[in-house]
Amino acid sequence: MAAPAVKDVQARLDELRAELNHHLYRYHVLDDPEISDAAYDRLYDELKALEDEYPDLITPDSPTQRVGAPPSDKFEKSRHLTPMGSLDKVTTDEALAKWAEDVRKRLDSDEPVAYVLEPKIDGSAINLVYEDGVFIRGATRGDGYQGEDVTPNLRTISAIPLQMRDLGDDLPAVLEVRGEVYMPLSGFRQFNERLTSEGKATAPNPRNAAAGSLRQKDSSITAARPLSIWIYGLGRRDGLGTATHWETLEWLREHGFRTNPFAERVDSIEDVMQACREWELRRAELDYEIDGIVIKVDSHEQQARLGALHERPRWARAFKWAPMTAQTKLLKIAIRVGRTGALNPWAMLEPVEVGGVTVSKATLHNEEDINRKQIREGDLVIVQRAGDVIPQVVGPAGAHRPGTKEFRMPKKCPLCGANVVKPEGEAMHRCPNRDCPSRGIETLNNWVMAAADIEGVGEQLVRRLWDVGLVRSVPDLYRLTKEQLLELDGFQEKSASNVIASIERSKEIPFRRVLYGLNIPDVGGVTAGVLARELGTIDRLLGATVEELQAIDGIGPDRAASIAEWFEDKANCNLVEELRGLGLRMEIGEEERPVEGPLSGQSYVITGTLESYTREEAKAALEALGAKVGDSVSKKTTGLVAGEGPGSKLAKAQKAGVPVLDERALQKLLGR
DNA sequence: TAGCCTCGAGTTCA
DNA sequence: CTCGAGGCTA
Repeated sequence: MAAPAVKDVQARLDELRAELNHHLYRYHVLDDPEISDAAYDRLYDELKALEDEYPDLITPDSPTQRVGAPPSDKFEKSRHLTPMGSLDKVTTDEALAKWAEDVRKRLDSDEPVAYVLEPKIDGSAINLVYEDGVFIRGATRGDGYQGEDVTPNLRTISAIPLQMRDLGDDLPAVLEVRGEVYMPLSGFRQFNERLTSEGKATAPNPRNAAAGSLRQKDSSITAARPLSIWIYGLGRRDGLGTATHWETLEWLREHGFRTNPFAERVDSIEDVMQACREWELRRAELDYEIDGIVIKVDSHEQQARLGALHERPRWARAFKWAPMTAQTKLLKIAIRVGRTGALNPWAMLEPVEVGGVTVSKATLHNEEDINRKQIREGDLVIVQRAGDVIPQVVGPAGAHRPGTKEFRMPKKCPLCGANVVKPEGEAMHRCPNRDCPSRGIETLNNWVMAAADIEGVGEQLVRRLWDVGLVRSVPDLYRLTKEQLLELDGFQEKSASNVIASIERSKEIPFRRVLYGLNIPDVGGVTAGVLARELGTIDRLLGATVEELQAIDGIGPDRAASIAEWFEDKANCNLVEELRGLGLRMEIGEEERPVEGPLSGQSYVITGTLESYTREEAKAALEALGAKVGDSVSKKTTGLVAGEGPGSKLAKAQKAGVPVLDERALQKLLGR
């Protein structure tokens, strides 16, 4: 068989390249692929095979030429053709209004002003240079005037076109295209899982992961990272005649660039504010992190009249939310011993603003977790408050400070000096001493804060009463007198009476609360409720065998053994008798029996803030109709009641296909 | 035995 | 809220 004419080969190569570029465009830019990944791969493989056979016909903008540049020792500096300015930021509606006012004054007329809003991607800003439609080089933002030339790495990102789409119009001879390279959250999680399984330190956040990936010396490493890009504008634009930013975005999209689909154009600053509020909600659902919204005056002509101040355009602003991550110094890792004897390490931090609140401490879970995250005393660390409220220490911000060393749990309990144990296969270290003061104090804390929920008595007072020796157990609390309180600093007649009265009132708490407050290992609020319902009285519990206990729904061998063992202990039985003598309830009351109602067998979860109920009221109302109200969403959940500012549960419910009820639907459900 | 689901435990700030 | 682990079920 005769070899095909070179002319035919060239034609097929052109065809394949055009087709592959078309499919990349459908996939990345339009988010609407026409063919399967496998079909794409077949085309790609054909092109690769043909190019292998005719290496002379390989062009640098061929889809196969994304990886292959030899690793380089260092990055060359690359000067941007036009500077990459930075944006002034605003954080409030008032500041937005002030800016709009300034824009209006400078334009010196009543002409309408339109704004374009785009998400501000938290990634790595880059500048791409195209000559006659071909990608020539790309660089990081650097100082705004020159950055590092990372062209080989950028070429590996398939969302960056090596060749602009040719629509038959005249492409500018030189074009600077600007965008933000980022790592999608899904890819970031996988990336970190891989690092963890390889025993390497994880990346603290997607932005660092993206920036680090771009600065790899070996572009084949970058190629393996899940990077993408959103394009948001132009630098040098040689005669490109779009009149507005909005048109420019459209032009970019048509010519093969991935512009963000959520960009929007509005006609007033009030609409801008409204959109910013909406974005705050949408933000959580995106597969990439954004740290704000970029707002630009749409008209190029108006932009030109407004000009810039110190490379910062007067026609654009970055609306930023309070940052959800911050860096601060980890002063010390302190240990707190819990009511079960578990040693809990927590971080004492130099106070820092995160997400609008000042954070000074954060839990660190356990020794293994601390060292896996490479967290060390004395280091600068990254603190985050992501979707949730509770701050976490994510990891070190850069390299360790000299002199820092790996964290080791103390060998002895910091409170009682007993030797600390760590059972095989368990994550937590424990103080085995049952008489360790930590257990007493924390049991009391749990009683006043959770089990009995005594108003006016908190951790501080418990600590004081413990320290002066007045209260060393729950029964002691009920023997406390007003006279004793009055002897303490800061207690007046009135406050002392209030405290005593509310302690007295707490004797009325239901049986299951008493059970919960006894601090039986593996028995929390729910299991205590189950025990109360199934057995009814403390005496039946005292006499129950492991077999009887295990027969109860929700109680398996571990919990049954734990309960039986607890009631075998003489000291525990004495505690029960003492409490009984003091008048606490030792049997189930009428109100604790399960309710039968129209919602029996259904389960609901509540998230966010409701307008006409507190969470507690909504819970009580649902339970009064026989429904169960839990706090985690699963496939079995009947419905999620979502108020304002829903948390991560909303996403989970949507993923699990659980119906979401708004407040109106809840009202209807409750028949109100 | 795996894979859900649910529970327990410890947790932050204003 | 999140993690880890106990309990239940397919």
